[in-house]
Amino acid sequence: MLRISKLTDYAILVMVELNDSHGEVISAHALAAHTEMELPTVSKVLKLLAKAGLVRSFRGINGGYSMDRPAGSISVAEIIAAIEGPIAMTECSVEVGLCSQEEVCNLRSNWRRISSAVARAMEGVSLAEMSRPMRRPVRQLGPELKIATLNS
Amino acid sequence: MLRISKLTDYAILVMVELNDSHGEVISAHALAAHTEMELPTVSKVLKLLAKAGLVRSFRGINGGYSMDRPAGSISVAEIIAAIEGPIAMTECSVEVGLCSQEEVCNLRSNWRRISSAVARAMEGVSLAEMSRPMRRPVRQLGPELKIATLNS
DNA sequence: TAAAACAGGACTGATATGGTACTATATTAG
DNA sequence: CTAATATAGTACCATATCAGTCCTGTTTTA
Repeated sequence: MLRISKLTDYAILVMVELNDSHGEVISAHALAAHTEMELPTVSKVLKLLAKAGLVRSFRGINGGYSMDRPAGSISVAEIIAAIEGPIAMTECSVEVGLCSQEEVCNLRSNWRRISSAVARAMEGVSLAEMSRPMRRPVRQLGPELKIATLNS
Repeated sequence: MLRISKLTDYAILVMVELNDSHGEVISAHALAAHTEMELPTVSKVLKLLAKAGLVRSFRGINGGYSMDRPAGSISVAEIIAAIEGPIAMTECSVEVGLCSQEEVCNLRSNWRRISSAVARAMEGVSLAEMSRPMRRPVRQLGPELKIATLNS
């Protein structure tokens, strides 16, 4: 199904929630309550997000997390990458030497292209856009989406 | 990492191999030999591809598989879908009622959009393009790739 | 100094995946 | 007509990955 992991899904939820209170510091505890998820799970996600620099963490009493970048400048791709690592469809798209078939298989460059096309698709959607529900009926993606032809 | 499954990767390899002998019927055994993969694995993949209508199967002595559509008309997206099912990033992108958080979460429509953008990215690459190695150095995907803005 | 909150890592159970095997059915050569 | 060959369908198991939890240590402040 080519899906993101649940943890990544949670991460988006948490970021959306965090974004609702602009710049405020919120504890993992409070975030867990708001999102109706378990504290340990929320904590795990927040640690990963903090490590990736998507949220700022504050220790001690009254500590917690806050966003220090505007939601419009954070893409869905970044959040996914923070939790799952680089967006790549195959091992060989990440770096050379990971796949044993590399000598025989000449698909590597093609996969890299597809991966980066997919990454681009998700870089085009910001957290700000995820934050508000879509009010109007979904309009089909139009011909704006094109992929450069391979081998060109 | 947002990756496709190994089985899907195999499927592409097998399709590329099958495409090399235009229209000829090749047994799973022969395909396994050419791709240096195990017969049971190749068989499994071929069965899925046959069920999806991407290859034609022939039983009995001299049986095997053949492509009956030109490689240019088969997209990577189709092959992925044949093995993994619909291309969707989250449960809720597939259909209503799969996710317990559906009432609380208003991300569904956004996820559907992202999923279809990703799908489109892969629909744009044909098996024919995957079949030949890229000879010239990879040119970066240019600004041809755009995504319609959400909420628009 | 004690309480609150994050950091980091380890551990476990569940789930999904990859890979294999077995039985049934179809086809055709002889 | 029969035997050989090849796919169809299904079931199975081992393993890897993931989700979720917990524990210990560190930082901060009331």
